[in-house]
Amino acid sequence: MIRLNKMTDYAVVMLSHMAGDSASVTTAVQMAEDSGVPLPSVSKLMKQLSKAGILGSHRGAGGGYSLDRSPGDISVAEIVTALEGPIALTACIDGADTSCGSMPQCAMSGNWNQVNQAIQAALDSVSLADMMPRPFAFVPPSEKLKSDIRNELQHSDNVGETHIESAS
Amino acid sequence: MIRLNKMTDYAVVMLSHMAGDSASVTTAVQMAEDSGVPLPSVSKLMKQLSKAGILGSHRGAGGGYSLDRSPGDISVAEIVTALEGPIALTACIDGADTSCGSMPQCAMSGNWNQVNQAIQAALDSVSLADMMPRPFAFVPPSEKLKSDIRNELQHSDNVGETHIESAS
DNA sequence: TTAAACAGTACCAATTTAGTCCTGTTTGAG
DNA sequence: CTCAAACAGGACTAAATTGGTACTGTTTAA
Repeated sequence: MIRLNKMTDYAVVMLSHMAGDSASVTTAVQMAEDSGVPLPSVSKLMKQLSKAGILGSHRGAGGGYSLDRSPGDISVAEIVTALEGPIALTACIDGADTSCGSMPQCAMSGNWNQVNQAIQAALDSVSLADMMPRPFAFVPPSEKLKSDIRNELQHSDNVGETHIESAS
Repeated sequence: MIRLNKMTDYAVVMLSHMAGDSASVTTAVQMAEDSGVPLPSVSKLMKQLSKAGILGSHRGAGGGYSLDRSPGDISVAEIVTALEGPIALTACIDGADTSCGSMPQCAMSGNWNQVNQAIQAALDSVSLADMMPRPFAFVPPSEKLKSDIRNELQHSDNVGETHIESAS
């Protein structure tokens, strides 16, 4: 399982919340309360998001963070990149010399790049708006959603295993 | 940066090596020497790969592991899945109740699924053969492969650049 | 002036990952 | 038949990463 940081997940939840809420500015404290994410993490995340230009920040009393851009204009790729750096699957890119010297074949890892670009495209094609729970639809049942997801996941699980299970 | 386990990277290197080498069976020890990957890790990896049906195993003296399938028939997705489980970006699937109860908005995370599927498609469309350092140089797969991926993503963005190495 | 709020940095704890070790089990070869 | 080569499987340890904490600025509206 290729894991995204929990932080990134938090961020999407938070941004989604801000996009759905009409309040123009939200303080970190408010957000922590709303989302259940621990305040320090919220704080850290919002700082990063603001630094990346995804959120606007307003200091001083009565300040907070604001989502000035349109949710449809913010791609998941941008969020991920803001929090986790460039999107890539291995460490063997960008001339990272870490421990690669010991493995001559490592040059081959460059081919991961194809995959990386495809993933970039994937994250690029989904916007924050897409991640939001339909603004109009009143769908509370998380149960249905989950089974839905599981369903879709299994549907695409056809990796064509040969399964040579050694009879022991 | 979305990180793939180092193990998976190792695995691709190893499999690639086996695909390129004509030897029918390779022992873990041999592989460790060839690849520079620590023996225990090689051993663990090959066990997993054999269990997943990607490698064949032959016990006893003179035994070892063999790559019986064609490299073009083994997708990166299959390798990743064998080593890291189902391809997905968050933990918020499969009814994982972990800490999700505290966050009502978490149901929304289901939308990650779009992204997950795109990533699955990306990994699906690249085979072990594509990851090999051209054994027989007359295979320039990049173009076909990319349009393939783009196709599956059904969102032809500007990713189609013939831009393989992103080193700066 | 003051307090609310962001900005930045250093730090700790918990989880995860990579790697080690050891004890079977199978099996070809002598 | 015996032996050693090689896989199978599990428990364990060490290191790296991540998530969370704490604290000390800086800005600014009231």
